[in-house]
Amino acid sequence: MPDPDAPVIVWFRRDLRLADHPALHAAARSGRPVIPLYVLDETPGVRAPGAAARWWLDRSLRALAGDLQARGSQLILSRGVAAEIVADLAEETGAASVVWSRLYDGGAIVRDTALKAALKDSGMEAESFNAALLSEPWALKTKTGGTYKVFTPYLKALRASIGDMSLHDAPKRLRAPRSWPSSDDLDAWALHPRRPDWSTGFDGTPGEAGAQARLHHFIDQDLAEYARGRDVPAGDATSRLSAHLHWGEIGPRQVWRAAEAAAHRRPHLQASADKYLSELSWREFNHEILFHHPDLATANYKPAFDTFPWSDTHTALAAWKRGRTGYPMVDAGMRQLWATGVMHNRARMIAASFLIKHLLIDWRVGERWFWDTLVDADEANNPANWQWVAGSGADASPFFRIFSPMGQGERFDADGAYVRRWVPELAKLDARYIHAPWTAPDEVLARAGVTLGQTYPRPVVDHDAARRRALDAFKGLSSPLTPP
DNA sequence: TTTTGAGTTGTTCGA
DNA sequence: GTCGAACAACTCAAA
Repeated sequence: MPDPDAPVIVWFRRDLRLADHPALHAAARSGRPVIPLYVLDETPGVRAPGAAARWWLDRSLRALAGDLQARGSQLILSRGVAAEIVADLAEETGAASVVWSRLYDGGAIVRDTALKAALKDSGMEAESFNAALLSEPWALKTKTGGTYKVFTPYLKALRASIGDMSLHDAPKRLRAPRSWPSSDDLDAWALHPRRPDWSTGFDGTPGEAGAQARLHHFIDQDLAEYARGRDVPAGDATSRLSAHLHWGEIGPRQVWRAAEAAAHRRPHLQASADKYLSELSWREFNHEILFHHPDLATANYKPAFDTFPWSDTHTALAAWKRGRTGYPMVDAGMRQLWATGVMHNRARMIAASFLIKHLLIDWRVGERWFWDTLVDADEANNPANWQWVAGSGADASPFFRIFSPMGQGERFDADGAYVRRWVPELAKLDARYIHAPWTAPDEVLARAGVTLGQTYPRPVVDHDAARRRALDAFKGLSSPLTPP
């Protein structure tokens, strides 16, 4: 007879919430004691979060621990090779089953598949659930049975697949086990930076409550202007839900439902809501791509790019990382990233395009920098978006699309507010010159207190020359149909 | 099977 | 100042 008091372990990973959490719901409904577990995983082959992401994780875990405590439960923390820790804890507590929410990066899939088999071998139940996606990455197929490689038809299929959106509420109370297993002290993990603490300018409110608040603020305040406002880095009418979604503090089904409901209540929001849901669907598309290409972060999706002659100019790379390229839009974005752990989407495209096309530096170098510095760095979105900019990705930007930092600045930061905020040494410069300070007359620069090459760098590369160089380099790529 | 139309986010040049 | 074409050629999805 199975022991009705044998607990269920809910292994939390990137699903740090209580509502719309099918695994937790199933555990609570079983009537068994529930042991919530988080493992700081050290499994080889599983990509560890970067420094900025660890800052977010620290706070999110504190929030989750508090939310669990309010339900009579306790978050158990452990560090090491996850499969060993989970299996050991299951044995120690006499658990009847282990449940979790599925992840879709290659390392996690290998780890979880092996663990599930091992648990079942030792007579336990193990079940995984979908909490992270609207649609499983294997679910949508083209009419000929293939996986989607172009976004627009993918979106069409995704929208057609969306049916019932009823979601589980957070459990009100979780049954505690007779005794709690021991837990690490979160402080001892030192996820929060010290000496120096570079996180003082970070914002965002990690945790489920913060995610809900952000969603409702976005729907109420910014959705109406989303279609236009999302492209203006200084105004920022974006949802800013990316980190919450990455850590699973909110699920895409909750977001989808809220946007649809808002458009239903106020029909004039429909166009903006559709635009937003299409952006949310890129997250789904990127996960589909990652699932079918586990090496997305290290290998060109389009192999034709394998022969691209990347440059390895360290000084230019250092200038890019530090926001000292001499191109104000690029520098503003990179400094916002460094200071806050976030970069506006428009600035990400400009900065990424600059690294790849102006400096001809391998997109993987940029991907790794973003991985370490973004609080929302995601196994699917980060490499997929870098490959999209590079032109090596799925449904990617064509190679001749080379962002002009000046043109983008004039279009999306006309008054220079974004540059003034993040590149304060240019704050007093007339808007006419703020995106190209080297074109300003000497007396204008002097009046603004700018000395090029001293207070603010001269451009690390000439835009026109870099553009021509990039077009030439891309032209040299062998066509996939050309015999070697 | 073959064909057809389409494909997130741009820039520059020349009429 | 505005506007269309060129920037290249390919792959994908569906008919």
